[in-house]
Amino acid sequence: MCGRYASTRKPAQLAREFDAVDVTGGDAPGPDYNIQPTHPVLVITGDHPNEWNRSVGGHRAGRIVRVMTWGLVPRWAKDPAIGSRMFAARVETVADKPAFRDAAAARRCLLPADGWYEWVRGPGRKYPFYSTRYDGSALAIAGIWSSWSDPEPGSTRRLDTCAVLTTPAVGPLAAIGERMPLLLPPSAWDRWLDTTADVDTVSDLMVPPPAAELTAIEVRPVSREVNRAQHHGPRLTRRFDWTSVTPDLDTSALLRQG
DNA sequence: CCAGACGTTGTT
DNA sequence: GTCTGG
DNA sequence: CCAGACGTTGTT
DNA sequence: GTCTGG
Repeated sequence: MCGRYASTRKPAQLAREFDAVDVTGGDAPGPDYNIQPTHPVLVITGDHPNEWNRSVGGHRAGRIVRVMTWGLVPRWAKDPAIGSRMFAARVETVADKPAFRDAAAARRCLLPADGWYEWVRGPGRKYPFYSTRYDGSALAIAGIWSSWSDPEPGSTRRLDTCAVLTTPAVGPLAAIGERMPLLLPPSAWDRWLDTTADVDTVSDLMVPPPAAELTAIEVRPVSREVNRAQHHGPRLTRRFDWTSVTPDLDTSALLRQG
């Protein structure tokens, strides 16, 4: 599904592309071609009234660029470590799951991405693919978020966390797996981020997109270098010929029948 | 009632 | 906090 | 998502 | 095999 992705745009650039106000205050993660759960990520949210004061000095901001930790920690969690396995939520169930329900109803967001990785099980090992737009423009992955406060007496620790949404794979993504991240076109962003409205108002967005929307996406094999968390460079996204290191691998056999 | 989980993917 | 399982 | 650990007592 | 850490 979507447990690793690339996001290389700086907050100022995201502010332009997403028509948002940057409130990261120099505290943003840098470009990263290998973002993993539990790491800081740049996120776009709407400007829910309850957030005005904290975000932008009491003024309405439209959309906001902010930093969160990937891996949703529900408000009620005693230990934020639970977030490490709450990094993805299914569109089919997100509105009902105790861990995600509140966030789906009231705190939706977008995770800007250059592309994302999927692994396909091959003979003996798994092989990664990278999916990105041919034209290089940013993807917007639908997400949900939570604001956690440490319940320990005396603690003032706060943590903003998020999770991506997944949907059944469509188009070229169906060739490499069952799931893919829920990608939203710019025309859907306002409605998705308007969390003054009920989750029912976006149920039409929480479905597999028309395959026609996926024609802009290229899916390409990449090196297994991405497996290692400490690798972060642009070469991770470069097309890679596995037969150069695994001569007997039948690449086409990894892919499903259309 | 209390205790314990709260999630996904993919594989068997 | 809320649901599920025992 | 993958990689890497997977344990305790007791001493510094 | 399964959990934790990144």
